[in-house]
Amino acid sequence: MRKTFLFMDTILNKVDTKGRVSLPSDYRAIVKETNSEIVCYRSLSAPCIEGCLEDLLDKLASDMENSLDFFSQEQDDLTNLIFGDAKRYPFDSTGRIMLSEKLLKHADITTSAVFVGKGRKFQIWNPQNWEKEEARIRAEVLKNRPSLKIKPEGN
Amino acid sequence: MRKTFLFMDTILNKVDTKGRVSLPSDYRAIVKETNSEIVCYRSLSAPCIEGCLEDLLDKLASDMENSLDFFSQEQDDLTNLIFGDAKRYPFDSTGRIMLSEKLLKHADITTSAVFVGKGRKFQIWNPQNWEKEEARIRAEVLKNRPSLKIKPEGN
DNA sequence: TTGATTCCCACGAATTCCCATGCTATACCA
DNA sequence: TGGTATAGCATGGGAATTCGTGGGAATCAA
Repeated sequence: MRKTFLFMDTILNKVDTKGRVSLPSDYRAIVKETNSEIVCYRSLSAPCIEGCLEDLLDKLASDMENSLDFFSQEQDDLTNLIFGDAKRYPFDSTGRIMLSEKLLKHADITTSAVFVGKGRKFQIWNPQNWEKEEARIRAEVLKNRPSLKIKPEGN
Repeated sequence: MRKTFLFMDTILNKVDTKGRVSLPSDYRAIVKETNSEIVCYRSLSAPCIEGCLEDLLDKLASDMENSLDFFSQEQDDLTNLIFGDAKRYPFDSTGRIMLSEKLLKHADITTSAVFVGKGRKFQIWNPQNWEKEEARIRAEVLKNRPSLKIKPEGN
């Protein structure tokens, strides 16, 4: 059994006429092994769909009830929006999920979609939009590179 | 379980027509003993592939998750860039990983590749490019740090 | 009934698995 | 000390499996 669960990589899949998309097999493996479910919602900051394991939202909920000022009022509002929007997306025997009209519209996705890993979360983008977004991020990060810290403590 | 591990040495291996390369056996031993997985991504600063243990990225993901900047734009960008590019590269029963087209192209690798240890991380280079890079680094180090004591314990 | 969702089967391409071979380094023996 | 046996490793190629995808049938809701 694996001990770490990370959504990674960038994967382009087709969206068929019924609105079905294959969830990348790596992602499916994570869902199975954690015995959890995929939850998706409209990203608050970008024209894309965001997804994660239900476990993560559960953790977020716990954090909120355990420390009142852990999040600012603003962040508190944001989490409310997320919970109001989120929904489970189970995949069928061939590994596909069916995205809702609302999500597809928010991300402007029609015939194909890009899954972008974010560690504990992932995003689903319209391919063209992701291309632009990636270029923007690369330029941004290269500009202020010192903020990139990967802590190299093995143990 | 070993307490410490280091990716070391410089090892030249062939890349076959399917894109497969043998992961140096020392590296494999580390993966097995840490019960982790190899993760590779395009280096942000050089034309080479960079690799590390999944544990390292997992720690990064946890740090970000627990950070007060849970919703910050910068964190968001970074996770997209790092995890969107990274991918697990498990090795088969004969010890080989299969590098993606994207990685090979970024590092300009075709028929052979050099694994260069970097401690907690390692890099994979086109042999010719690594030769130049190594020369450059040596020159740089000698120029800037004349007092550097390199202990010659080859073994 | 109509429209939508879920389930199931099918196919091609890509990936992974597995076996075989040759090489190298280490151990072993004379 | 030198030469041989042995084990581990890198590599090649073919077979088997998985994956993404299309389409049809069955099920469900209104």
